Amino acid sequence: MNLFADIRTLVTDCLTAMAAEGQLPARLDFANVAVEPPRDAAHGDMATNAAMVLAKPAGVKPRDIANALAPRLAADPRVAEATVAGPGFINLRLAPAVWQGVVATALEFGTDYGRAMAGAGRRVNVEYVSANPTGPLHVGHTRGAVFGDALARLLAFAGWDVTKEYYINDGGAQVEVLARSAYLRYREANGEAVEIPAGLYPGDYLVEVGKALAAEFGDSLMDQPEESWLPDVRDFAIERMMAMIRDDLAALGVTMDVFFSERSLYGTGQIEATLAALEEKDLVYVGELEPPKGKLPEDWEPRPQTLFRSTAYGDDTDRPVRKADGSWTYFAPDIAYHRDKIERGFDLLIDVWGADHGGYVKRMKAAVAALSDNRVELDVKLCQLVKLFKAGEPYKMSKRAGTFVTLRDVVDEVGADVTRFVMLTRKNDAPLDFDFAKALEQSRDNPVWYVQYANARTHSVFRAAEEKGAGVAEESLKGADLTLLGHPAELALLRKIAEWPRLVETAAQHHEPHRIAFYLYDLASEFHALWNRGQDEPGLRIVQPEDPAASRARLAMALAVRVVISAGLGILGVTPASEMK
RNA sequence: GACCCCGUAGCUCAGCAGGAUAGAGCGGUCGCCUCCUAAGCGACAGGUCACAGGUUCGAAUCCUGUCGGGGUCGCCA
Repeated sequence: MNLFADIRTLVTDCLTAMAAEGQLPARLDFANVAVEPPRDAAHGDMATNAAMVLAKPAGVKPRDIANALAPRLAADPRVAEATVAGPGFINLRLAPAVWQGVVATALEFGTDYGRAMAGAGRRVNVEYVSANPTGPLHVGHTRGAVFGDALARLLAFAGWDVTKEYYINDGGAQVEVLARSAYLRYREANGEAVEIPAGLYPGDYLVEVGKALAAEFGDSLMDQPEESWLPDVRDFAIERMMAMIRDDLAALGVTMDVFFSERSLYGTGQIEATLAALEEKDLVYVGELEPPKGKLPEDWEPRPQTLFRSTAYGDDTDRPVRKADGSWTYFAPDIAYHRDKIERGFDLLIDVWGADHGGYVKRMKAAVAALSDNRVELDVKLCQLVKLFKAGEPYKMSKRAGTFVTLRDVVDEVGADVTRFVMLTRKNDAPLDFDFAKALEQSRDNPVWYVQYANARTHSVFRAAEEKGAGVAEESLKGADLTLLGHPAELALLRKIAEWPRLVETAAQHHEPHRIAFYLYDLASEFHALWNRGQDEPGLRIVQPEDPAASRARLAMALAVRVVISAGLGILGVTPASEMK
């Protein structure tokens, strides 16, 4: 399905034949042989570096290899022309039939066109969002949610068996703060005037939790000591918060396969067992840390503590797993959690975190490497900050939380589809400016709109054909005579469509869903460009009432565009539009 | 002080596994928009890829160092 892979196979087959005939040494390693689109389209459709990368190991001049290889490539019916250029590139021009065949492939496979097997059914766990259950998700979480979800969908499309997972940080001190905050709202619901002191969560979202507590417990918790009500209130509030978070995620189109509670690790011995396993490898010990150089924390005093020897796996310093009071640090249960993931048999772990957790990456990787004996890879994707704007002005409104803009605020303002697409118009590790006004703008510089518009046109063109008496059933287009797609502008579009399978593979390999968004914009541009040319050159229009065969071929092409845009938007989790409103 | 991310056109950013003359949108300049397929179209200009070394046939891309911006740095999660 991936034309570039097909042609690369042709290249290596020819090289193998050359070796068999003594033109090249046997046993050459072809790993570095690449077949790629040339940077400059004028050079041809594809280029291979084979002659240059093999020159040294073969002990043959690059041009000599190229001159021998090129005619062999040209002998293949798919190759129209193979020329040697520059230091030893071989530029290939493919027969139009190859590009035309891409349309047939796209129609045959539908939105499965481009689906890859690179994952080969291996199991990957993508952990994302994982916000504390202490309040509504904010904009930063939104980016992580969209990124993680799109990455999960991308990997699934690329042949991985994906589990989407949320780690609930319900084991630390924050959920006790949550409990105290909710308890105050409970007292409020029971008619008491309360003031939320600094250090507790002031957001209005807890008011309804307080009322719910009052409905559940009546006044039985009033004037009781904290020990007696805290566990119940805490559990109640966490459940409420998680229900809210699930709703918020659902509004964004994000659903998880697994919610994993940190608290569920406590009291089961799993944390202890994990540390014991590490201790057996001499990776846990009691020692004293050097104070950090430069800025010395004011209250620093040296003391012995239980440490994980993460330096054995590339970290800068060993990391504590117990606090001064003997309780676990955040790290300890998190190690146990990752061990659980390893034991569930995943081949690859991906964590999506905010950039402010960057300092945590090395120790977690060290832990996963140690626990899996380097068998399981952990890739941590950091998402940078989102800055909000409205028509260029900084935007800090919050309807619900009082102090920060929530996920729900964003989705209410522009919708889930727009939110998702815009969040993916930047690489995850680049800061993102999100402008509410621009996101809804109907113009070329709004990629969401531009891509949706292209997709809408692939629908409207069928309606237009109908009106002109040139209507066809979409299903019948598989029989269209695609050799009629020969105009350079059409071939340019077909080449773009042909890139799709390759793009899916590289985006999945790099764990970078934003590449899908950029590709879709490019594809849309190519389609719009062809469409616009039809304004001036009626002969290029898709619907040709006087020429049913040409109409059919071009409608098939439009359908192929739709197939790819739909598949791409599907990976991003965006609903394709069939018309613009 | 250390570690991580970033530094590409006036602005916002892409750049695929190291490939040939580094791309897009905006902004700028110039044209078109009586025909037609929905909210415009097209062309041009604009770059020491932060800087200096190194590896390589070849570096924006890999390595080292410097500078600049951001993030983080035991008992927060």
